[in-house]
Amino acid sequence: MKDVKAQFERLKRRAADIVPEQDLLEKLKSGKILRAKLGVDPTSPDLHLGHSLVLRKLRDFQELGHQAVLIVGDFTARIGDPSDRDSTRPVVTQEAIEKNMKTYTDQAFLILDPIKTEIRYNSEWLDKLRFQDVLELAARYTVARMLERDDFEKRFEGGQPITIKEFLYPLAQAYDSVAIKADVELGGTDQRFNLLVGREIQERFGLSPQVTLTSPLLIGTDGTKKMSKSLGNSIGIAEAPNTMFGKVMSIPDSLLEQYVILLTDLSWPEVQKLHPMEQKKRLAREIVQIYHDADAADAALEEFARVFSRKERPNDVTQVVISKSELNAHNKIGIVQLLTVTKLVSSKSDARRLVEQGAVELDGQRIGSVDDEAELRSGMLLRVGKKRFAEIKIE
RNA sequence: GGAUGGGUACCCAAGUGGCCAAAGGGGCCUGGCUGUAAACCAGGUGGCUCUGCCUUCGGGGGUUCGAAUCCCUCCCCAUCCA
Repeated sequence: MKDVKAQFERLKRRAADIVPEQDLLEKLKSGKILRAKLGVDPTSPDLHLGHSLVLRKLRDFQELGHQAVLIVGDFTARIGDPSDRDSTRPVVTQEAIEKNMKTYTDQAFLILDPIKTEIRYNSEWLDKLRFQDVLELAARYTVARMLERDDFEKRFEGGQPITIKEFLYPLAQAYDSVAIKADVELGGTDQRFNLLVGREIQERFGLSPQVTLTSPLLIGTDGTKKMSKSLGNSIGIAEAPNTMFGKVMSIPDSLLEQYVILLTDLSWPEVQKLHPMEQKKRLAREIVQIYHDADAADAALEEFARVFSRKERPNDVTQVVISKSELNAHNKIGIVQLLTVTKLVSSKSDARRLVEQGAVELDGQRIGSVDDEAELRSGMLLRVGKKRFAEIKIE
C-alpha cells in the first residue's frame, strides 16, 4: 500500500470536496482497509460519463487496496430521492431491479474491479426495521437539521410542500452506512447533504463517522444541464465507439476543459495548444480508448473524418431490409413509405416534413418532393439529416 | 372538514362559445453558415388514405348548430383556515 500522503493526494484529485479531510487522513494512517460506500440507484441501469466520475473515484480506493461497497438502493428506490426534482418515480418491481442491476454491474465493471467489489441490497436490513426501529432512527435527527438542506429550506421558506417521507430518505440512506460500517461514502455533490446525514447518524449509533467524498457533477452534452439519460444529454460508457466519439464531438467548446480534466488523464495545458476541433478529437479519442480500446478509438476517429469531414459513406450503417412486396410494379417505392419502413422517422407526417425541408438524401441525391418515388437497389444509402443513415437491402 | 386558486401539446404559459391543431417562450428537429462547437439567419414541431379528414386542452356526462372555453360530477395539485 502506498504511503498515506500519496493515497490522500490520489483520492483528493477530481473530488469536489472531502469532509473532513483530516478524518480521511487519520483513517488512512490507521492502515486498515477502508470500506468505501457508493449508493446505486437501481432505476436507471445505463451508466454514463457522469456516473464515471464517482465510479473512477471508487476505483481509486480499490487500487489503493481498500474495499468498495456498492449499495443497491432497492428499498430506498421505493421512497424516491427528494434530490431529484420530480420524484414521482415509477414503482419498480424487485424483478426489474435485479435486471437493472445486471446491466448496471456489467457496465460498472468496465471501471471497477469485480473481484474487489462487494454488492449489497439495502432491503437486506431496511426491510427488517420495525416501526419502532424507524422511530428510534428518526429520533436521532432533528427537523432543524433537516431543514438545513438547501432544497428543503427553499421549499419550506417558499411554502412548498415537503413530505415526512422525504425526511426519511436521507435517514434510510444514512442507516445503510450504519449497516455496512462505511468509512467513506462517495457520491455526487448533489448527494452531499445525504452523505453528511450518514456521517452524523453513524456517530449516534456509536460508530466512527464516515468521511464524505463528493465528485463534481458533469454537465451534459447540451452544455447546460447535469448529464442525465432522461434529459438526452448523456454519453453512455457502454455505447458503441462511433456513437461515443460523435457525441463527444458535439459538445460545446465551453465544456472541453472540464471534460479533459475530469474524464481523462490528458494534460489540459498540452491539449489546449491544439486547434479547438483537434482538442475535441483528442478528447473523443481518449474517451473511446478508455471504454473500448486504442484500435476502436482510431477507427472511430477515422469514421468521423470520413462521414462528417469528407462527407463520405459511413462504414457501418444499419441495414434495413425492404421486402420486394413493398415495391410497386416498376420496382419503385414512395419516398414517404420508404422512410417509414426504415424507421428513420417517427411518423409519416414526420417523413413529409423532413422531405419538404430538404433533409432526405438517397445515394447522395436530395429528394425534392414527397411524391417522389425511388427505384431501389440493394446497397443504396438513405440519409436523413446529418446523423441518420440506413443501407437498403432488398429481399 | 372549510375557503380560495389551479390542472392546456416535451416543458413553461396564453386562450374563457365559432376566426383553435390551439398565441408566445424554452427545448428539440431541419436547412444555411461552420469545426456534427458557439453565435447568427430561416423554417418546422399530434396523426392520417393531407388543398381535406380524424384525435387532443385532468376523467366522465350534459347544454349548444358549434365547447379548451358554459353546466353537472368525479379525480388530482397547491395555498390558507380547522
